[in-house]
Amino acid sequence: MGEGLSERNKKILEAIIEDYIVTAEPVGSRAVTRRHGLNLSPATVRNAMADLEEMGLLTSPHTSAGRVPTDRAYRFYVDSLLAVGCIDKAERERIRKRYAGAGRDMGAVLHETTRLLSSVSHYMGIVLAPRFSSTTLRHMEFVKLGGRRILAILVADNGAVQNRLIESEEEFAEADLVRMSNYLNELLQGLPVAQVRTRILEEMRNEKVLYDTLFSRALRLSEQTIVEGSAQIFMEGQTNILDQPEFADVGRMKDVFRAFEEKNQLVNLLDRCISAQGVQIFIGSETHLNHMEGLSVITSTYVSGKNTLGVLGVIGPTRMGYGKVIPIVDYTAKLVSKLLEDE
Amino acid sequence: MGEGLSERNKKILEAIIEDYIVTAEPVGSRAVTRRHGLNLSPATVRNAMADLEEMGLLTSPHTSAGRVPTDRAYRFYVDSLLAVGCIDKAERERIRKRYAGAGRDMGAVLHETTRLLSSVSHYMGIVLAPRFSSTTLRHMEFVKLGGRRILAILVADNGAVQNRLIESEEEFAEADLVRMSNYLNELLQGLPVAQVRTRILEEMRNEKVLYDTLFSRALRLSEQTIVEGSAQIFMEGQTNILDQPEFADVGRMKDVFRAFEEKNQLVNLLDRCISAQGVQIFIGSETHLNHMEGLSVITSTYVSGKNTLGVLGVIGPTRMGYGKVIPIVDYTAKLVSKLLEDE
DNA sequence: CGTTAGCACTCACCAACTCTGAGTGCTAAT
DNA sequence: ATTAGCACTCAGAGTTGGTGAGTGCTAACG
Repeated sequence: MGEGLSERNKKILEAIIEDYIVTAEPVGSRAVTRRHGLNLSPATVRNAMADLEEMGLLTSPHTSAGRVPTDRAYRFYVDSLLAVGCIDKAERERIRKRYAGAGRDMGAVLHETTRLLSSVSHYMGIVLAPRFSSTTLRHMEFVKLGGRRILAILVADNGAVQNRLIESEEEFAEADLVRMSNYLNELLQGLPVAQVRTRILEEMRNEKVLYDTLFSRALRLSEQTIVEGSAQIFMEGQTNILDQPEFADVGRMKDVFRAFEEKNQLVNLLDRCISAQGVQIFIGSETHLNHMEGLSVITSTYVSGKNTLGVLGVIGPTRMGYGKVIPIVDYTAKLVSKLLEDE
Repeated sequence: MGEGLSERNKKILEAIIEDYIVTAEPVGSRAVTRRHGLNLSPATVRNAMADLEEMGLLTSPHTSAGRVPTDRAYRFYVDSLLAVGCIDKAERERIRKRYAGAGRDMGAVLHETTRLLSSVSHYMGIVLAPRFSSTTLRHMEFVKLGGRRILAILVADNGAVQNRLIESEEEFAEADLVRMSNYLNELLQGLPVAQVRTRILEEMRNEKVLYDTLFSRALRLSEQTIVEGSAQIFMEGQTNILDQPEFADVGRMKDVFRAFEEKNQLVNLLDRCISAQGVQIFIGSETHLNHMEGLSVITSTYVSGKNTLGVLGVIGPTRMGYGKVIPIVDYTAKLVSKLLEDE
C-alpha cells in the first residue's frame, strides 16, 4: 500500500498528518505550503491532495474545509513515514524514578505503571496483568474457613496470588488439609500452571493414589481450584482523552465512556497482543472494537525471561503523537520486564 | 427545617419534586395544578412557589422557566415527605436470583453486586470491599519466591486474602518459613486484624522470644506484613448516569467522568458511611466531594454478625427515584450480609 | 508536461434578529 | 384567602446575511 506515491506526495501526506496531529483541525493546501519547507504553490498541493483523497488517504469533512487523514493514512504514516524517535534521556530518567520505591508487589508495580503511562504520554495508560495460567506454580495451600468452606490459595513464581473459595462436600480436619497441601506441593510445585490440570488428571490414574482416599480427595479439590480467573486490567488517565478537542461533543464522549466501561472488550484486544512480541499499533477501526472510532492503541508485551507476562500500552486519539508515544510504551515495557524479573 | 411549611405547601413541594424527578424539566405552576389532585388555581400555586423559593427550597434557572428543587428540598423530601416504598416481591425475587451461582468467593459476590445494583436501579452501582483490618485473622503464611523475596499471605475469616511481597534482609530456608508460619498462626489466629499489630509488639517483649532468634525474626517479618492496603472499590453502570438528560452537555459530563476517576474520593465518602448502620443518603453538595454537583449517593452497610464489613450503594442524579432506590439498596445490603455470613 | 496564478464557487461558522410559548409577578376583583 | 387577568421576561428555535477558509477548474507559463 502506498507504493504508488511519489516522493513528493509522501512529503505532503506527512506534512498534513503532522499538522493535523498538533492542530486537530482539517488542514488546507495553504497551511501545507506555509508550515513546511517544500517549495510548492498551494495549487500544486491541492492537486496532490486530490490524488491522496482518491487513494483513500484523506477525506474532507465538507467541501470547503481542509483535509483530514484517514485511518489508512495513519497506518501508512506509522509504517513508512514515521521515524520513531528515541526516548530522550531526561524522560527516561523521569520514568525510572517513578519506580524508586521498589520492592513492592506486582500489583503495585503495574498500578504505578498505568499512572506513569498516562502522565508521561498525556493519554490513557492501560495494563493487562499477567494471567495466572502463564506462570509456574510455586505454592498451593488449603485454609479452612469454617464448616465446609475451604479457601484454596495458589501462589505463582512471580508473586501473583490466586485464591478461590470452595464449598466441599465433606468436612476436612485442618491437619488433613495440611497433609493435602504438602502432597500437592510435592506433586505440582515448579510446574507451569497451564500444565497443572493435566498433571492432576494424570496423577488421578496413579494406582497408589487410588488406595489413599485422602490423596484422591486432594486431587479432586485441587482440580476445582485451577480455573481461569478473569483477567485483571488497570487503566488510568481517561480524562486525558476527554480533553482532546475531537471528543468535545456529547455523542463522541459517551462513546468513549462506553468503550472504557466495557473492559472485556479491552481485555480481548490486549489478549490478542500477547502472542506477538514487542510494540503493536492499532489504528482506529483496526481495533475491531465498538465505540472505538477515533481512538488508537499502542501496546507492548512485558516479559520475564522467555515467557511473556502481560501487555501494557496507551490509548489515545487516532491523532496521536505516535513518534513520541511509541518509544515511551516500548521503554516502559522493557523497564517493567526488568523490574519484575530481577527482583 | 421545613417546620414553617403549611400542609398545603408541603403537598405542592412534593408535587414539584416528583414531577421534576420524572421529567427532568423545570416545573411550572400550571403543571402542578394539572397533574395533581389539589384543587388550586395556578396563581395560588405561584404564590406558594414564591414562598418556597424564599425558603431556599426552589430555584428557577431563569425568569420564565418553572422551578427546580434545591438540594435542601430533596433533603426535606427524603426526611419528611417520602414514604419509602417496600420493595416489591417480584423485584426481590429477581435480585435473589442473581446470586444463584452461589459459593463463589467474596470478590465475585461483590462484583456481581455492583452489576446488580446498577441494573436494578438504572443508575450506578458501587461497592466498597471490606477493609482487611475489619476482619479476624484466620491464617498467615510465608512463601519463598526465590532469593530473599518472600510472599506473605494473610487470610481472613471471611475468605478475604491479602498478600504482600517482602524483600527480607536475609535468606530463609523454606523449612524455617514453615516453622515461622506455624508459630505466628498459633499466636495470632482468631485475633481481630486490627489488634494483630499490638499483639505482635507485645510478644516482641516476651523474654522467651528474645532467646529464639527465629521467632523474633518471624515477628519482625509479620510486622512488615500488616499494613493497611488501599481499599478496593467496585463500580458499574457509569453510562446509566450519562444517559440522564441533565448531563447531556460536555462540561457536566466531564465532571461526572472526573468524579468517577478519582476513586479515592469515593472511597473516602464510603468510608465515612461505615461507622453508621443502615441506609444513608447524601444529596448533591452533602457529599462534600468535587465534581459531584447534581449527583446523590445512597448507601448502606453490609455486615457479618455484629461487625460491619463494607458499604454498598447507588450513585445517581440528585433527581433520583429515591422511593424506589432506597429499598433496593437496603434489601441488597441485607442480602449480601446474609450471603457472606452463613455460607 | 508539470507547475502556477487567478477566479468563481461552496459551505461551515458566527452574530444579529425575530418570533413564539411557557411561565412569572402584580393587581384588582371575588 | 383565592383567583382571574394582564403585562412582562426570557430561553430556544428559526431566519438571514456576511465572512473567510478552502476547493476545483481553467488558462497561462517555463
